[in-house]
Amino acid sequence: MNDLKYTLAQTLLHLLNKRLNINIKQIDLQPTRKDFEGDLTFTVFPLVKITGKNPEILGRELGEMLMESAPDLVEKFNVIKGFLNICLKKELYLKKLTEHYRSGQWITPVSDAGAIMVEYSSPNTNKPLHLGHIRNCLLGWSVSKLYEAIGHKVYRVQIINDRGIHICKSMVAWKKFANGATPQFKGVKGDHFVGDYYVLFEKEYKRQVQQLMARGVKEEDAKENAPIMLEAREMLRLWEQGDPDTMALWKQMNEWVYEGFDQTYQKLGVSFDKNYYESDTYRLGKDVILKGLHEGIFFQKEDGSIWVDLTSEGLDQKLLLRRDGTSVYITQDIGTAIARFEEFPIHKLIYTVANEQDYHFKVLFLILKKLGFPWADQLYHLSYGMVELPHGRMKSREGTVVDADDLIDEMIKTSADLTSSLGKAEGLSDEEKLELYHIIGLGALKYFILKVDPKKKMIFNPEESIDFNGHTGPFIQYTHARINSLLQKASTPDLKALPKELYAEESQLLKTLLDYNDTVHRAAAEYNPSELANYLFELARNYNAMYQKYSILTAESHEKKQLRILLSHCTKQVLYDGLHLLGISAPGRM
RNA sequence: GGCCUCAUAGUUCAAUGGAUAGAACGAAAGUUUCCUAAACUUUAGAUAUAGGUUCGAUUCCUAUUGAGGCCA
Repeated sequence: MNDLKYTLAQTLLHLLNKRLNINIKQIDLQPTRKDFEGDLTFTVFPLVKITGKNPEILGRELGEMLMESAPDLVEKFNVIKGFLNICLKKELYLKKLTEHYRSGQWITPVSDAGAIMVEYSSPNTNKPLHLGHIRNCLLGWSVSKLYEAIGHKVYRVQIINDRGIHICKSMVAWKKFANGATPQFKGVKGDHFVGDYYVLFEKEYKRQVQQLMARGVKEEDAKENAPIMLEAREMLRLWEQGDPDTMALWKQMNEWVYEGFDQTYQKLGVSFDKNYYESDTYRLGKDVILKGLHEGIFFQKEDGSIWVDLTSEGLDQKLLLRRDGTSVYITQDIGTAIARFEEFPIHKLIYTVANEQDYHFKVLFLILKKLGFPWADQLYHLSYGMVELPHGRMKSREGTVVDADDLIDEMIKTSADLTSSLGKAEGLSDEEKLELYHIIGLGALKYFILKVDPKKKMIFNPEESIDFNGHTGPFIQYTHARINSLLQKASTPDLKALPKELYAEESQLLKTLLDYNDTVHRAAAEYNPSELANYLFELARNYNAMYQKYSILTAESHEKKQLRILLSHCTKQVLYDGLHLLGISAPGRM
């Protein structure tokens, strides 16, 4: 559609310019609504004011002019109210489609494709991953794939928050309560193992606080001085001093966590080119702040703390270095960003982080811009809405956090039950069965998450299982699988024997296929995989409509058969390719 | 308190300022001697409220109500 639409827009612009003396820069062409005849629609209302002409008459004039000056492109037209509906020559569509089919190339790469870094996941090491991380990972992964698809080199990274009071809490609890237990010994996944001690810490902490309060200590003081909290603080102090025993324990616990994370990432099908660790990066940024202070970009308060003033940008003043010279969060983020651009040949950096940090990234980007880094305009916060439960946010204190591993396992189990009860796995080896269940279960989960606009919050109801019918991943996977098995019974299409006339369902499918390139580019440009997800559903539906209504292998004519086989091949290619850009596999049968 | 999001069928999601607001699930009814029924076809059902801008508003602006978030 891309090229044809562009050509038509150019022709129309030229006509308006030369024949009607109207100078506008952009032509607004939209796909014609299904209820009307046509492929593309030009809305003439905006021109009515300029020309003073009746919209219907103007539309007809333009239509006539198009027919006259671009007879190879335009088949016919009609005007309804102020809408000029244009039918393009079907041969052109078919020609485009055959080109794609022959080359297997569906996406035109961008000409100025530089390298990009995408950061996603970025967990803390005191707890296992949850549903929020799943959304984060799937978005980061899919956006990475989208950029690769249009020709960019992409570096995938995560920054792991492996230091601080939270991990010290797990360490203290392990020391006190574990008796030297290990994940292997207990048969628990490493990240869950460490997470369990974090929960134990919180439980004991709460108990101690209540005990103190019962003895008449004020709540504030009790929280401050509960013995186990003091131990955690002491642990953090020892860590910062590099105490050998503390470091050893810290390393050991993080190792356990990473083993667990790796398993989850693998099940989810995401990976990273590089891991950053806050224990390495938390000192970064200080020197840049001091340099900025020197250059008058920042200012120092009387107590010695360093700040940036963003009030002229409509934001606040923001602390950068405390008076004792220690960093705050944003300091290390500044340093890390600089380090990344030095280390990698990237021209763009995308942070996949939930929208609760919108303000943080606004400030971060502004500061880097003030510091004069030329790439500061190429920083993007892929801000996504949080996953909520029907009654609100997931809360660890209330135990409502949806665990990533549990959810994945549940999806696979549901997939297995459903697949075997439908008899779809008959004749497969046990290994093949497991793989198929995994692909379908994760297809359902991933599509469920990616079909939603990232900017919007989404609701997940643990009481209702994620669907496998309707607007779902398995629906698209199924359409692909069915085409695959059909094509095994078909010969390669004879591209010289395509029909001149298309039925509505064939034509609709054809047009949708030609929208693939645009869709992928738009999804990448807008950092929005849901554009692609919804497109693929539409494509699968269009295919099923044709499949249902017309026979393919026993079509009414040789020409129709070739056309439908060609359409089937193309649909299969696009579904397979598009699903992979969402991180979803497409099985050959199901 | 200051700032930032969001509000669409019973539910979960769509709709570059354009035509009669699309889907899916759920509900009701149908399609199998025929390429995989995880499919297809019908029916019922929605733009929070009040203004404004516009030839035209779910979309832009203002206020109200409600939900969420961030900053102390």
